[in-house]
Amino acid sequence: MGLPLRKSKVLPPPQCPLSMCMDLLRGAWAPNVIWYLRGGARRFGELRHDIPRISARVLSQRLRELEARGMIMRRLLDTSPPSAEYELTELGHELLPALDAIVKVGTKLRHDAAPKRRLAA
Amino acid sequence: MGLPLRKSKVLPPPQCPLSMCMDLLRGAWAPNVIWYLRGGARRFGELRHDIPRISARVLSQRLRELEARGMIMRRLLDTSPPSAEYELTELGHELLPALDAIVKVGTKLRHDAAPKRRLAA
DNA sequence: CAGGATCCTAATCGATACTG
DNA sequence: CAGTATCGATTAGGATCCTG
Repeated sequence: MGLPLRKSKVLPPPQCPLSMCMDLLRGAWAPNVIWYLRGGARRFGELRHDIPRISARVLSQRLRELEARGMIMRRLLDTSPPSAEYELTELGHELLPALDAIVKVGTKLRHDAAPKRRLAA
Repeated sequence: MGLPLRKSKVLPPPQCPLSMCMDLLRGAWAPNVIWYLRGGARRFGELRHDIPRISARVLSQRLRELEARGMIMRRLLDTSPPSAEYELTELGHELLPALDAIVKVGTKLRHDAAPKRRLAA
């Protein structure tokens, strides 16, 4: 017989907001997309240029996901050839403090403790 | 010929701290592990109980990862049967503000916009 | 109780080619 | 330019069994 389980000292996040928000940031690229939209509206091709190693397919997927969840707005421009522009919604702007907090921790991480994988930016 | 690319108004996060920190929180369970360690040291079995749907294998993986990157400390207890306890390091505590910011956004998300997947808590 | 070994499924991503 | 379709590689995760 081992030790008895102690009661947790922290409450589970009600209705799982932690997971709900992490779902938004899931994947290698979603945080970068949001990061580069903080400066204002940005076209598809501009985002591809901002985030060089993202593929068109994944960028398209992330943009549609973020749009479906009300984080960004898509605007079709009446140009030739046609182009599209994406912009953070009011709700989407609320992600920025979270992103800032994450970046702030990131700057304190020791580089030698980083994983040996591709970086996402 | 379409529109010219506009210069991005935001700087890329230097040395990619955004991705470095997101790597720590990547996956469905790492944020939950950190969340439940904020109340103090916690044993392996207690964490399994805190996070009911995590498997022992994945919990073990996440704990080893977080330990390798200096976010948590592992302590072997001299009990019978032997048990192990995990605790946030000083560096690990710096993740908490980021987690709080994420949760804060999560509480504002519309539930109907959530994905149709398993929740991670 | 803690956690490694094995096997398998599902999700994510990159590359390439193609459409309106 | 702004995407979509298809394919294959990588990875996270679950289930089960097993050991100290």
